[in-house]
Amino acid sequence: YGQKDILGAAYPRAYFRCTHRHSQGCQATKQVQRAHADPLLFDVVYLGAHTCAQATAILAGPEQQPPAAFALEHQQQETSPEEGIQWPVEPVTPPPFPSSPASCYTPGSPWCQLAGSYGYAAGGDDTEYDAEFVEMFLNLSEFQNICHL
DNA sequence: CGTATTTGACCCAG
DNA sequence: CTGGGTCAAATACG
Repeated sequence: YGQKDILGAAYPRAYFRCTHRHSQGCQATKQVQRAHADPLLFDVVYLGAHTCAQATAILAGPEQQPPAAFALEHQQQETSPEEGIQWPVEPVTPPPFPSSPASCYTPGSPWCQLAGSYGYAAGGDDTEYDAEFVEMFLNLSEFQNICHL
């Protein structure tokens, strides 16, 4: 739903929110930011837990397996889960992956942004296709585990 | 015309 | 006072 340039980081950070934050008060949020060392890697940080039926459903769902890839991903992660924060064991992306929502909440869509908020993140050795694989990366990593490296 | 995407501003917390 | 995070508005593309 947004993006912010972070001091100390060579790249901006993208913010994701559960679709049901307004609908069901799901406070789960996700931050994605690329590692300055490896722009091709993304540190995805999950804040809070899901409360919405959809996410909870797939969490307790049949083929939801522990994203082992995330372990690799968060090898460099240093944000210690202490206050009751849950780790990337639960995806915030409900079942489907709509690219053309009817209008998720009003003007602007959480999902839409999820698929395209890193537009200006590229601009060096990166290119626009980068953003493409990002959404794919997020999409895949949230559903299954991928071994990117 | 409608929808999606991107940028900017405002607010809150540290 | 600075930084981070979120929401809203505007612009562009389909």
